[in-house]
Formats: sequence, structure tokens, C-alpha cells
Amino acid sequence: MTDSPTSTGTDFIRTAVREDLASGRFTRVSTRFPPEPNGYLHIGHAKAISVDFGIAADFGGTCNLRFDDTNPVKEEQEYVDNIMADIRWLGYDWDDRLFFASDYFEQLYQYAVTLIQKGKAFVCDLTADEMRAYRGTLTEPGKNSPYRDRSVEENLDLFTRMRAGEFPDGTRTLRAKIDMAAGNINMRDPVMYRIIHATHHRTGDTWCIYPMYDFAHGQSDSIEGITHSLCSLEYEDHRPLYDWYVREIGIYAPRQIEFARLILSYTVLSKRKLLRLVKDGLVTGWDDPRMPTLSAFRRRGVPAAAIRNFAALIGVAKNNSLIDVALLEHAIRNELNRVAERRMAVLKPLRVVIENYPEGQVEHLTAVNNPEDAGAGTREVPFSKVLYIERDDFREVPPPKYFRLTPGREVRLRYAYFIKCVDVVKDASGEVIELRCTYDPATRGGDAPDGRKVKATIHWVSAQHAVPAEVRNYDRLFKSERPDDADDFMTELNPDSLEVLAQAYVEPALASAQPGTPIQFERNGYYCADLDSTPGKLVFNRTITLKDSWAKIESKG
RNA sequence: UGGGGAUUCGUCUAGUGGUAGGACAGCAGACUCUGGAUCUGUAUGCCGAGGUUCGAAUCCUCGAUCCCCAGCCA
Repeated sequence: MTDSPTSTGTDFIRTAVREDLASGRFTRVSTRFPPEPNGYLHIGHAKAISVDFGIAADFGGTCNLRFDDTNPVKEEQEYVDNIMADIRWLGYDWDDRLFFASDYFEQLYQYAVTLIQKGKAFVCDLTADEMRAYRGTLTEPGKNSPYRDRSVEENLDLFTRMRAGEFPDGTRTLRAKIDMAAGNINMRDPVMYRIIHATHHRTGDTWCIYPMYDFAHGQSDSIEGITHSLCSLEYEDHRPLYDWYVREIGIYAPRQIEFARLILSYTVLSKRKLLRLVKDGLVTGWDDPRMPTLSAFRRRGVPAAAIRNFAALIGVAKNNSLIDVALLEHAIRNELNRVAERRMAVLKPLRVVIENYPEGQVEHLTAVNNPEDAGAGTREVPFSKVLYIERDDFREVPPPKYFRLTPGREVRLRYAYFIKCVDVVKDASGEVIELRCTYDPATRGGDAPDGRKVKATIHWVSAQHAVPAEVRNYDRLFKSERPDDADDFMTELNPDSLEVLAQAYVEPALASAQPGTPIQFERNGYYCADLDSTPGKLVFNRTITLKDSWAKIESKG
């Protein structure tokens, strides 16, 4: 296949694939993404998807989607549906190559019969506890099962009756006859089939025996003609077993290559732990915007392109590495800066009255939608005598290097006028509740004809035109870099991972904001309308903050 | 002497016998109607010890550290 595209990627997998093509070991490239439908996809899966689909695409090959649904008690159709939606959202397509390990149950059964006939598999009556005891330990060999030497006929009979449902759960297993003294514990007569009287989400009650993942995975790859079976590091120990099955059954052998799964700082990625966050109510669900799931990222406003770019940025290797979440954040900002239209929103409002602005007058000022994209055009923003500005943009006593509004100082209202603070109104407790300012009519649009400069430009919203909104500012879910390292990861939760600002005001153009459309609230961060948002009650999620060099200056004193 | 893997800036990642490069993070500065973006500059690294070689991150030897495996989970 000399005319197929050849990746220029230099990671070790692409290098191996290229060598396989060059040597003729394979003449095409076929990979697969094999999730178990027992949970939601998260950012770690996005890396795997990027590797599986990406490498296939690089070499002009194909990538199958196959659900490894060999355990009916854990798997559900709901997960199947959500996983497919997430992969499509990420931007990958398996065309008509959607498969299920359960599609192969009959074939797998026949493979098992073949192994029994070859004297390579036997029915074992040991209980789970007994089997554990017979298995030995990491440093001591195991012992042969007393049932290991049953005749082929007896094994065939028993296995047939297992399938027929004659035996209760857990009473018997079908095991491969390999080597109880093997250093690799996976080779110590591993279980191939177990009895589970449970309804499978696809095969219903057709089966009461189910293949173990290890007895299904390699053969499924073989059946599909997968050339490169890419998986995570913990399956390195299983590769000899997959090779053994495929060899003993006598079928086509794919090549398995293992790579390191994603570990992200300030994040937890185990399904078990994510499930606990949901079950214990620490988040609102699998798509709570603080979760590392793809559905959560989507809801939060993270573009799929940012996740794809992130995956490309981190590369693929065998090092067990901890990726700094700042790299993900960089990929998100980078994409959002390119595509998000800018709007003004005041999150913590402070009322401002322009004393010399005519009562009842309204002007419409032109604002740029996206300075990074001229094609995004402009919009009109209404201006009037009473405005809201950000509380943080005023300090009665300014700290050093503070450029924003302060008594007597002139600043620019973005796209509008220069204003100067002439008076500060406080309530009985001394809190600032209103600013009295004057504006310079000559600075309309934001530039002074006399050439004078201001050090700061702040955003604003006209009070009579402002649309009230709830703003949800999300932050990292965990306060420690490696929550997995704690005795209990729940103690590492960041108590400030969500800040709800119920009294925000946004400019009128935002009244019709749609979920999924990214917006930059100028000087605040990137936001998008939440699923909870309705025309009558706007709700915005903060996707990510803008970089804030003032915060850095201020924190240094 | 159980088996399997890994080790390059703070964090990732290239480099496959010939000047250790890139990204993120950091620091300093320029510019700016977002203290955003952009631009410039800058410090920091081959796990260790021997050996082979004119020359070693790369080859050899010995060692250290870390990760995975004892589900009828995947």
C-alpha cells in the first residue's frame, strides 16, 4: 500500500506502524476504540480516542468503535448512547463500523469448544476463594486445580450444560490450561467463562455464561482484522495471554501496542471515583461542568477542537506521566480566543451615575465582536446615564500599580467615553453603593481628540438595558495536584470550585445566547449559556478565566 | 534472582554515535480601547557509577528509583 498517506508523527507507535508497513508485516492499518459501556467518557478516553482514530487516519486506515460488553451486570444501553454521542462531538466517525463484543458471543463460544477439544481448556469447580488460594502469590507459584485433568468429553459435557443454565452463578468456570507456575499471573490457568444469570443489554437472556474480557478482547480484534490493537500500559501483562489464545485457536493475530494513559493534575479520572462524586452529590451529575467527562466539558463550553489540540500537544509515550492541567487550560484558551465573540457582562455590579450625561438619552455605540476575527463584525451597545461597572474596577484607596477607577482618576469605558469619578456614595455601613462620575463628550467611541491617554479601559453595561443573569464561576474541583495520592481523595476537594453570582448584568445582545456557543465576557473570562438557561432566566457557565496578570501583581504585593 | 514496564528542563515531549530542540508553566520587557491577545528576551534538564569511542541522552556493564499484576472487573 505504497500510495497510502504516511504519518510524519515520530511517537513510538507511529514509528512502529510505519515499520510494520515497510516490512510488510501489515499492508493496511486498522485500529479500534474499545470502551466498556459502564460509564461516561472522560478526558482520558479522549486521549485514547485521539490515538486510536488519529493513527488510523494518519495512515489512511480505519478505526472501529467496539463496545467490550462482556459483563452484563455493569453495562447499560444508556452508556452506549452517551459514549457514541461524545465521540461524535469530539469530531470522530466510525462510519458503519460499530461493533459489540456481544456480537461475537457465539463465535467466542465455538473458540472455547475448540480449546476444550484440544485439551487446552477445562471446566473447574473451584469456588472463587479456592481459586484465589490455588493461584499462588506474586512470588510463589500456584497449584493445579484438582479438576484440571478432566477428560475432553467431560469438559465438553459440563461446558454445554453451563451454557444450558444447569448451574448457579459462581459454581463453575471454564479455564485455560496454561501454566500455574508462570511468573505472569495472567497465565496461571485464567478463567475464560463464568456463569452469570443476568440480562445483557443487547443479548437479553440468550446467555447465562459470559466470556471474560481477556477471552473476548483479543479474539474480537482478530475477528475485525485489527492490525494495531492500541491499549493502555496495564495490559502489557495480558498480551502474552491474548497471543496464546489467538495462537491456540489458530486465528489471525493483531499486534498490540501499549501506551500510557492520561494522568491530569488537580483531577481524578477513575470511573469509581467519578461515580462517587456523583452518587454522594458533590457534583450535580456526570455533566456537572466541574467534572472531567466529555459531557461536562461540552456543557461547560470547552470546544471539541481544544480537546483534540490538547491530545496532540501531550503526545503519546510509555512514560507514566502527570500532565499539568495548565496545558489543557492553555489549549482551551487558545481555541476560545480564536473563536469566541466578545461581549460585556458585569458580574459584581457597582452602580455608576454619569452626572453630566443628559437624562433619558440613549446612544448606541459600536463594539467589535472579535478582534481576532474581522469577519465576526460589530454590534451596537446601548449607553445611558446610569451604568453598572465591575466592583473590582473601583478602589477608593488604590493599591500600587492599580490603573482602574479611583476618586479623581479618568478611565475609559470600553467603546464609549472617558469618565472621571467625582464622588463616592456609601450606605450606613460604609460600603460603596454608587459612584458619581462625569464624562467627556469629546471622547465618544473611546478616543480623546486632544490625544490624552488613560491607563485603563473597563467594561460596563447600561442599567436600563442590562439583562439580569446568573453566572456560575467554576474552578478546579480539587485543591491538590494529585488528589489520587491522598488517603481519601474526597478530602482534597476544592471548597471554592463553584461561585454563583446571581445578580450579574449582561449586555442585551446576550439575551438570546445559546448553550454551546462560546462567548468571552471581556476582561472576565470565557463563558457559555448553560443547559439550565431559559429566555426568562439566563444562566452562564464560566468555561475558563482569562489570564489575569493584575491578580499576579496584586498577590505579590 | 516472581513477571512486566519506565526514567531527558518545574511539567510534558523530541532527539536513535556528531552543537540536547519544542510546548506549557516561570521570570523580564515591548505593545495594546480587554492588566486578554500578540511580540521579544531569559534561567532551568539527559536517574547514578563504570566502560567502549576522536566523540555517548543514544552502545555495553552494574546499580538506584518509580509504575502495573495475585477479580469468576475491564
